[in-house]
Amino acid sequence: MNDPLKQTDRKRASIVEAAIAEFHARGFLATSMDSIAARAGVSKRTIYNHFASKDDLFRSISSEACRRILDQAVEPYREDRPLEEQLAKIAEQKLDLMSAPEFQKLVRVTLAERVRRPQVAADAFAEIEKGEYGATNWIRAAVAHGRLAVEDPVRANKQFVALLKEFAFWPQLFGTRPPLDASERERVIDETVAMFLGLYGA
Amino acid sequence: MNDPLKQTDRKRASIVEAAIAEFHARGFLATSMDSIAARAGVSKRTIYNHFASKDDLFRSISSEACRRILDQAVEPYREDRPLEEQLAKIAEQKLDLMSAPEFQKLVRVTLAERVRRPQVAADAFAEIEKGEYGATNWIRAAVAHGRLAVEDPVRANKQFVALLKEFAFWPQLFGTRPPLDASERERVIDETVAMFLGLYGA
DNA sequence: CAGAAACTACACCGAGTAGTCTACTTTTGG
DNA sequence: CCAAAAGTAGACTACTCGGTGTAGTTTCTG
Repeated sequence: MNDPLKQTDRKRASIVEAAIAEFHARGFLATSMDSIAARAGVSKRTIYNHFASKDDLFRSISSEACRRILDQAVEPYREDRPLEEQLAKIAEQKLDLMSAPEFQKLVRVTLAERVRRPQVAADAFAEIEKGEYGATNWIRAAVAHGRLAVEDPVRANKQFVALLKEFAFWPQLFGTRPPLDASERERVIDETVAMFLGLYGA
Repeated sequence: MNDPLKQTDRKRASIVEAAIAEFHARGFLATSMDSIAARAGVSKRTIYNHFASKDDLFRSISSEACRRILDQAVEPYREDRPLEEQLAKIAEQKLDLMSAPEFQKLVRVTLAERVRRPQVAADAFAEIEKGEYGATNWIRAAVAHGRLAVEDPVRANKQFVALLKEFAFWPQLFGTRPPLDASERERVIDETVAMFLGLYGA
């Protein structure tokens, strides 16, 4: 009627949404198609009209959620700005992504499956990693500009991210710890930037 | 007969071993008690003579495997040795633990379950973390001795470990990447120590 | 408004599984 | 050596779940 979307699309969207929620709450195996159908307010048969199988549904939501999240643009290198400031900005962006509930949900779901069946969630995971290590180009530019002494930019980027993840990602992902508050966040950023420049700063 | 262990103990041990292998290969839910029994060369009924339920079995092997692994002694601080040398030694010990197949197996198993039922694997995971961050005392001693400037030893220890894990733990755990070879290992250790001392060295 | 396309409820199938029971055999230890 | 303790095979129950088939209803579209 006055809906912008047809019923089919609405149904499909609600299936996807329900599936994400259920997979996240219970894991892939423990989630039944019936429960997804119930949560989506949809007949089980309708799910099978949209997706060939439970596996197909899982793969679809994995890559869909990935695409939805990893649109994060990478900050370009600027010659006229101090490194500290630019690195802090990059760290903030990465922290934002890491602590986004949607991102955490996605990682949890795919990670759990990855342990059990490495190849199924592999595609989605590759996308996640790509987004995570996207600041290599910034490092390369800073090296070219003579302000950083980095032999292996990919490695350096990993080190940078590792220092952030240890405090803002893994504990929240596997534990019950809450996301960082503002002061902790600032401290993590400062120390990470300091450590990074301590080793690589020109 | 000439066996040092009674049959009961041998059976129990083979059940535990089989359960670890099966849980690791397939995950908790996908593993059937029948398959554990088959792998252990034991009747299913015998499993239920030793363990009350599948959950009970899982909890038992989790904490048992934890105990078996986390006997790693922490290197004590030595006033007469350079920090680089001592930190490198600590890093090596941590890398040894991280890349031990038994340790990886344990983490995989508990991690996968953790997503589904946070409280069940929580105990085991807490033990793992305790072992991971055991070098805080070394840092405190070095600070007391005036050779490090660290405000928060726990935090510093986490940073140190994070730099190791990013290369020697997470990739192997979730990906298909092989353990570090000797030269990569050395490089990771050197850079980690350098970064650490770059920020905290007196 | 009419036919096509999508959705629905619901019964159903087959496969798999946790856990129990039983009648029997093996191991253990005094 | 012999009873008690432990282990065994495998049938069995009760249940869950992925996926299909159907007959009828709703929604879209020309």
